[in-house]
Amino acid sequence: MPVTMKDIARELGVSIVTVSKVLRNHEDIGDETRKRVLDLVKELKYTPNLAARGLVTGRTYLVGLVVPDLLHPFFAQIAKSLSGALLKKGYCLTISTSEDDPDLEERELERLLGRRLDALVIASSCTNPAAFEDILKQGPPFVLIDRHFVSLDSNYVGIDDEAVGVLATSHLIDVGCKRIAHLRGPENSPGQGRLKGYLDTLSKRRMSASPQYISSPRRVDVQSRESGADLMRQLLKLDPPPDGVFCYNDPMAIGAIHAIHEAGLRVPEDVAVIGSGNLHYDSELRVPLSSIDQQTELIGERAARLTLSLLESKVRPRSKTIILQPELVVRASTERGPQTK
Amino acid sequence: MPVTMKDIARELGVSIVTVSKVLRNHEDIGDETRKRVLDLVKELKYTPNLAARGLVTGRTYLVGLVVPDLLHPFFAQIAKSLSGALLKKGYCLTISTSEDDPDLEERELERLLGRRLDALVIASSCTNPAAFEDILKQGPPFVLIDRHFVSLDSNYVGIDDEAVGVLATSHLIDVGCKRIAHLRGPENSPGQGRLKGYLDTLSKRRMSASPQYISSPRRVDVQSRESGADLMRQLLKLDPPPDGVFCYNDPMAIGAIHAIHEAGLRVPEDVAVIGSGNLHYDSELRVPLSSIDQQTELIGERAARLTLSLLESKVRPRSKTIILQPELVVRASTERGPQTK
DNA sequence: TTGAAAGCGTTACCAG
DNA sequence: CTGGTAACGCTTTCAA
Repeated sequence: MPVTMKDIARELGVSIVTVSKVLRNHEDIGDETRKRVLDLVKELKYTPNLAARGLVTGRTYLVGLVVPDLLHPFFAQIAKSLSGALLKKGYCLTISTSEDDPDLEERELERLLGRRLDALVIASSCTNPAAFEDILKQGPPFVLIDRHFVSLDSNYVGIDDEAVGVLATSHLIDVGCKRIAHLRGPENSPGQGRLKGYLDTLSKRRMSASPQYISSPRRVDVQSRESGADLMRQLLKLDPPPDGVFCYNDPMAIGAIHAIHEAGLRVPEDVAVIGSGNLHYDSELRVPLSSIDQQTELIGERAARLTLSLLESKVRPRSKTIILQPELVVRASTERGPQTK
Repeated sequence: MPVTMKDIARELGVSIVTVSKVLRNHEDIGDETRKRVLDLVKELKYTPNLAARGLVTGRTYLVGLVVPDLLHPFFAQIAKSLSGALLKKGYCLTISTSEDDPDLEERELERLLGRRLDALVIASSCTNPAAFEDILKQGPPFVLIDRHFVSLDSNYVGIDDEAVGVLATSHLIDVGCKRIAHLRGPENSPGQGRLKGYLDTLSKRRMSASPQYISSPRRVDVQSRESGADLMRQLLKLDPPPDGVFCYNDPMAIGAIHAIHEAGLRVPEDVAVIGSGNLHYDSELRVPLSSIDQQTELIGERAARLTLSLLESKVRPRSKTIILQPELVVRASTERGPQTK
């Protein structure tokens, strides 16, 4: 059994309250007593029971994070930034993965509510925000990241997904691609935003967006690479096949490149490929991958800052939306040298 | 304010105890009452306060995980497996990162002890187990992963690090390398074990282990790639330079390959390179990387199973050590075709 | 089948 | 400066 304040108090012949005050640096305790308490605390290696404290103060110093997949470097980075920032302020982070399954996610959220978290950060796998309405009412303040819901007014930190689509598609046009395909993402805000950026850019630049050039995977965040390869194989059967591909994420792009090589074609000469995410190993790939940087680290940092502001404010502040701008990173997979007509 | 059992009880005109019993499926409650309670619970979306429950039952249903770096796919995988397995049994996982800093780690551990976790899983950054002695006494049962301490009898799940060194070094010898270098890891059990496997294999095969061929990075788990490149550059200045390199981990190997190319040499013709970890993108690299598979998923799974057994046993069971066997995965970075003399 | 009382480890409030 | 008392939300024990 761990040491409690009661043990300390009994041993020293003082009251529990006195011990409690010393531990929280209350002013009104005599130096002598304070020292005696502190010494014994150290000797017995006493650590306050945070659950008990939380029960009376109403604060648990626990923050929850729900992501689809910790193996995905994007979410791992978020988890890392968030964890680092919160730890510094004395909060613990508890992490759940939803495996991109809305049902699992909802059950996780319920479990987390039982913990009476002080705040919640979610990259939701849900396609509609019904589950969040409940949280909004009963649960702690929360921050959405990466994915959001247009119909739900909430705190949100993410990237400008339309800009991602615009940057990628414009770049492919700039390097001379004529038939640009899109391996699209899921039916959530990033998937839809990037698709919109792609479509808008094509029409603005007076290029046709043939529906057969837009390809949807069954599952995206898990097994992206396999989906990318599969979808690309289909696209290459078309006549004419695309000469440029914008992929929803980098793993899909890696899969696509794999399929292109498999078909005996070259990247970028026959087909230029660009992804999104700018993973840290993109530059070391067989064909170094052009990508759209998603400012992952910054998203984590901002999410952490926003979460801390929620934690520290007395009232529930107005929802805040932070949209970061993506950046084009050009590597070999789209470097076609002089414009080929 | 969240709904409490008191609210339910008052509303229904029953006692709190009755509500409590219904929620925990106690037998001795009338069907009528049970139904009324259950209905209201659902209507009010009541969720039990786990902290309060934990205070009286002594179990928090919280498990802690401490890893050096969540961005490292190895630890991300562990976190994912562990989280998945524990969640299924009703436990939450709280994750801390130590950034490979023993001081930070110790502070984290103390904070976690305050949470009165039911169990703890640690990939420790400490070089001596002093901090763990305290936990052993006061804290919850714990499982070490990846790194362990010879002087500390504890639960442990990891790979046979000597075998990693043996497999990698033997393979380099088998493909005809004559001067085999080792970019070694840190001063913990994996670093030392792999070094030992390397040295033992060389002497067994009657090859000399020149000290200058053994290179130590300053920091390993962070910035492995940069260290790998730096160390390799030094090695290439030697006369004669090595013609085979066994790297502590895959990112270091990627950095090493980078440096080799930079020097105008070829992989594997001039220098064969093998890493360890078998990261999921190894096959898509510029030079697909030979590696030693570390059974990451299995480690996570076994760690989860061992942790659950600790959680479910009444008494503290005898320490258990689980050592998994690594496997050689050959790719282009060591494929030299017919033996070159 | 139900509930009253005690207690888990802590803090808030107020009296001495 | 110090400490008694009540309370946080829940479970356990035992009596009705």
